[in-house]
Amino acid sequence: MDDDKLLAILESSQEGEERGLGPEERDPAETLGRLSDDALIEYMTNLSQGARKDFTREEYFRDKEIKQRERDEATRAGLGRANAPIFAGCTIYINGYTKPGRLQLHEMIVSYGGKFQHYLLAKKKVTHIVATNLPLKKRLEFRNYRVVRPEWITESIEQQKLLPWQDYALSWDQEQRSLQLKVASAPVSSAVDCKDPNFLKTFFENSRLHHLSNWKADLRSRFLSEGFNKPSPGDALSIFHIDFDCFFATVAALGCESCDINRDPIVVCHGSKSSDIASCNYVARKYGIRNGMWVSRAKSLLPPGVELVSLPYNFKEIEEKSKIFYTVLKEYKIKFDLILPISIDEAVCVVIDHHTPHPIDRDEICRELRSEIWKRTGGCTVSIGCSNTLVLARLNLKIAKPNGYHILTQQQLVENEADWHSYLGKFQIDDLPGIGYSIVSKLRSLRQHLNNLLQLKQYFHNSLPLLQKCVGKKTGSKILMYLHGKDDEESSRMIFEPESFFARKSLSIEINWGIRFDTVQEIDNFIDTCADYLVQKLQEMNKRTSQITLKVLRRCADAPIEPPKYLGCGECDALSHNCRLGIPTSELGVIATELKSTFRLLGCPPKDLRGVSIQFNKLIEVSYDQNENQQRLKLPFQKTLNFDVFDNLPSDVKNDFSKELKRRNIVLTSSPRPKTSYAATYEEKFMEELPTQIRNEVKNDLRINRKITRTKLSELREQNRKKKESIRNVRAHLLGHESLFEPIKFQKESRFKDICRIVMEWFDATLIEGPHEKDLLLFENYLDKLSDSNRVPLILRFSKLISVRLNLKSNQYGQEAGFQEWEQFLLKNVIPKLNKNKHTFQTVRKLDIDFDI
DNA sequence: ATGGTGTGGTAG
DNA sequence: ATCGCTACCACACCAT
Repeated sequence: MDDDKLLAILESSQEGEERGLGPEERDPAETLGRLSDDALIEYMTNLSQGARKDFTREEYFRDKEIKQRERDEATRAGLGRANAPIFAGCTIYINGYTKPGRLQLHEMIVSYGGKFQHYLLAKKKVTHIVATNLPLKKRLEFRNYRVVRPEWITESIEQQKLLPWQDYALSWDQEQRSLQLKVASAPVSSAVDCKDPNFLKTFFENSRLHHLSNWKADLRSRFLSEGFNKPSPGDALSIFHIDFDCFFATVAALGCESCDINRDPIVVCHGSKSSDIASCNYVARKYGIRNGMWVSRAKSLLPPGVELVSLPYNFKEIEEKSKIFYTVLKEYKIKFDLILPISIDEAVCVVIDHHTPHPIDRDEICRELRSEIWKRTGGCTVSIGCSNTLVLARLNLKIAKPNGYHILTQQQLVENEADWHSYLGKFQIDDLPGIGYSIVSKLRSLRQHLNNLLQLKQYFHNSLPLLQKCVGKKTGSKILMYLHGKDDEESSRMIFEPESFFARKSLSIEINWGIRFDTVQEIDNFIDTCADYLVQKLQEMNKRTSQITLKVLRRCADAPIEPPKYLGCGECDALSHNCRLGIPTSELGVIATELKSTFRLLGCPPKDLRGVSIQFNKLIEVSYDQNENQQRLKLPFQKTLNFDVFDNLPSDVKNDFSKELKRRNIVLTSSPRPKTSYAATYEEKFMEELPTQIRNEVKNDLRINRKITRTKLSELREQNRKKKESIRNVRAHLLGHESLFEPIKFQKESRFKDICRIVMEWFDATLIEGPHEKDLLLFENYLDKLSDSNRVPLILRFSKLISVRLNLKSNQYGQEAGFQEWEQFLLKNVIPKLNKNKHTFQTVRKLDIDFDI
């Protein structure tokens, strides 16, 4: 079949289906009305140009696909955040006649967060195919896909969650069906493939550590939203540290009729070999099994004849039990002044002693709480450590475990030195909160046989400096405080300043399992997914971030490609890089773009990537005021506008803007500007034209350069040149001949670095006379090629190079015709190209009307 | 001194 | 098979 025929068939089949739909779906005005401004303009441009004959079939479809995606984005944006992203991560193709029809399904998919594929061009991307019946040929063609009935879409929406597609698998005769299931299950079972769009979701659903962190964050934010009595330093306190005994294991055992938690060694884990043990009961601990140990190791510790009982996680039930736990604490007859959430299964409750005639009975509290929780949770035991300081409550908890309680106050212990010593003798050094293997090994390096707290105390006597030299300033003084049963400043904060202690200061995710990529593009996709996840959370919290960090784990040079742990990260180097955004944002486009370019900066070969972590560091609350401010650029000189900017507007919109300026009382400054204020005005004008996310980078460059012009010019300029040279070398490495892109040439050069050099030389040579028109055309042509092949970041590099260069020369050449020509070229010809690709630079749209400086 | 960056440690 | 997260602090080092 030739291309034209195929086209004709596809077009007519689509029309045929549209004809079957309600009249409102066919109304062209209706369609136009739903478009964003940009989509509309593109649409019209398309119309006026007509179908270009020289397009290949692929280009034609890809073009259509991209335009449709834009419209989908616009549709979704128009809906606001009303719908749950049920189909997030799904790319869905609809085959043939369906009911409801293609357009309705399309809208459903898009408005509930899915992607819609119009043509089966990029087959790999499609996650599901919707169809009601398939001809034999198609069945064969789709046999490796998840083919579902349209009800999968409609019923998923009804129930507001993604239903398992298997329940809606398109059934044909039994034989075919079993074949289909067999083959189709292959790509599906590989949900544990980081290239699968659902990888993140599946991973998180099954990750105990993810749940632990998430639960903790939820509990903390709930704590802050509820009331509490804050004690003052000096108040007499009763602190109860309450903790479930091997929580996961207990919950799992309760759901397993055939096993006995007091008889069998029970562990909770996923697998049978290199799987981590999340929790083990006390029978298992008797054999030396510990939390975090691998199952294979645990098995090897058991004597012959004793079988390890591996139980699966039951996250749902764990949440339920925890809910009961916190409810019991909240409803207890003696109202706690503070119920501080430590984790899903652990809380610190505080009673402020008000010297009332009836002092509280700590024993009674412990007994009652333990029995109440045991009853209400259907058989979970908690242990309680009680004291008047946090550290002693924790140490007492350690004594109390399992299934008991222990009460002992600092006063009781300090009175008798011998008691205190025997108490300390019970504990290992890492029983102290905040002391782990690393600090223990530091302490050991000073004295080989340092085992328990008593030895620790005796070894260091009162020698704070020695301790501090060994483990650090703060840690040293902390340990010494603990050895006297006192809390250090940091842990006290939890009690005395709970609102700041529990407030969230950052937001992050990290995935260090299952990461195996081949290409940067795959990693880009993954970063997009991660960024999307984080941004969603950020927006739910009504916050913005102004600083983000990307951390990657990279396989150590000598580490094996596949580590002992299945899909584990193995031995890795951690690399991290943070970048400031200048303006706090919660926009996915800005953040994802920044992250992707940061990844390139870290220079990790795609195949060696073993872990990804993204952090939002500086969080600010979105208030109404800030909301207003974010739309504008905060500059000291407001309310004036350079005449040239206005003058360069298309004539037909000048009138509208003129009215708007008058209404807003913005004055046009005369042109040309006085030389002294030139640089500042130039910056202002330039900044105003930039996409939000690169403003700050440029601002930074400008700041650096302003400093240069102020101080010893030649010397610093030389330094700057060297710095830039090295940066350019890095970029050449990333973007040059080793680039994953096909080379695009300019002046016979394809290495980005070389092209930059040529452009810079050309720039310098034409600052006075101005560049030749033909040269500019050639250069623009090159930029267009970059733009067409989705290499917008390279254009960004050029804009920055030119803008930095312009600013550097502004004092000396600011009034020259060449300088001004370059300036115009940058503003009118280069920067607009940055705006062309709306997928990478989603924020640009706003800027087009961001006139209110 | 102060402040920022990248790295490392700890907990649950 | 297997689901090695994530918030936060402390520190070393650097520039200013």
